[in-house]
Amino acid sequence: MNSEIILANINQLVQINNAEAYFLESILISRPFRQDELIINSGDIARYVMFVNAGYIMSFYTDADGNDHVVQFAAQNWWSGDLFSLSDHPRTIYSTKGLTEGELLLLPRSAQEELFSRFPKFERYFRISFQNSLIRQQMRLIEGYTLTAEERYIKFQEKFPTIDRYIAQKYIASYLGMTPEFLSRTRKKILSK
Amino acid sequence: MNSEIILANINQLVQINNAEAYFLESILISRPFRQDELIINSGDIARYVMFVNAGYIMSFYTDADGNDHVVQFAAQNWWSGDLFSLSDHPRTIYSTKGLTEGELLLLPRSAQEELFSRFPKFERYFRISFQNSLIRQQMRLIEGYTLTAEERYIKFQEKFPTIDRYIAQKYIASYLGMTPEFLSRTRKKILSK
DNA sequence: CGTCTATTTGAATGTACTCAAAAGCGGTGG
DNA sequence: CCACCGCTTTTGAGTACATTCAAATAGACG
Repeated sequence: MNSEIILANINQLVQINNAEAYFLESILISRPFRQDELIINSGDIARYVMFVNAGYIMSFYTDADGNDHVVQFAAQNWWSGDLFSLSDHPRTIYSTKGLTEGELLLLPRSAQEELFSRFPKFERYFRISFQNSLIRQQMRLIEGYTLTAEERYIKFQEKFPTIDRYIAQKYIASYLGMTPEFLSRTRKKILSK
Repeated sequence: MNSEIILANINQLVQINNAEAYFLESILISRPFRQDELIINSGDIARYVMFVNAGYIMSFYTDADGNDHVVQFAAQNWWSGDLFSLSDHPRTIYSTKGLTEGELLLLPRSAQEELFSRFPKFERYFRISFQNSLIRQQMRLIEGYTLTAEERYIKFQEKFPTIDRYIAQKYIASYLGMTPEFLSRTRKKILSK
């Protein structure tokens, strides 16, 4: 398995030695995926946290009215996975879909306990990771309340300048909390400037 | 110092022994606050993470146009504090204000490192705490995009049924991402049902 | 009682949504 | 190779949700 990317990612936050790297590699599972493949379906038992080793994926959830809401896009070098189900609830509320072909590295929930207790450094790594995610999430929340749809789209473009090659516009609209029709109009308006 | 509440809170996620409890107590600082007191001003150096031992506080940030946005209300038994400044940035972007009189327990940033390395159990505690916060934050994000202002206010009331005794309506409006005028109309509409 | 701020009410406006229809686009099969 | 299908995107018209600005009312505090 090619674990260069994930090891480099971890090493940015904590320094891990060979024994630690080796143990991590021993519990990771490679999971290739194809474009448009439904990798995880909501209601599945959440057995893994996922690291994107190559390609693009997205997570979304389906509300009571049957509408999908995109929660996250994840590119190479990102973690994904339903934290909700990883704490109390055994089943995911989110689905995960491949946007391109690519590869996930799966960290089994069943091995997490041993990983953390044998090597507390990984616990630290995830503590810092969650902390960083929380910061980003908090910013996104404020932006969602504060900015107009147009401003949110412009920010999105700055953050993910190339991702729209892989993603249908309606998913971007969903991620940004607006209708596809309105995103279409918004794009037209921006282009005409 | 009365550290019953914080110890009980921690014990819900990890089992700590006397030595661990004792060390934690030795680094916590009591910080009473009064109603309307500005406890932390944005731009201050973020030296502490705060635990609410009694009373209510709120965190807010002031945008480029000078408008305040309420980010969080915290009641007894909640953590607060600017995570952003606790990672890379030394200065807070949020301000914190007392909504009632009360007491904070401050965990100094300078002691965090020692706490975590001597007792990894606390690192675990914060890992799980951040994870849980992230879940809640993610839900709030989706709700912010999906629900109408009226629905958000109803959810807020269910979640904090008594808090409006302590908080000016304009702060609730800010937290929920709407204008005070519109919240006023919304409340009237709900009452007339 | 007067002052200061928060809340309410009113009217006009803007932002974003809904529903419906047309246009575009990629794939499949004849 | 082209015609058709299914799906996404665009365009249009009408509507609803929420904001802005302004003024009136209510409440808290000295």
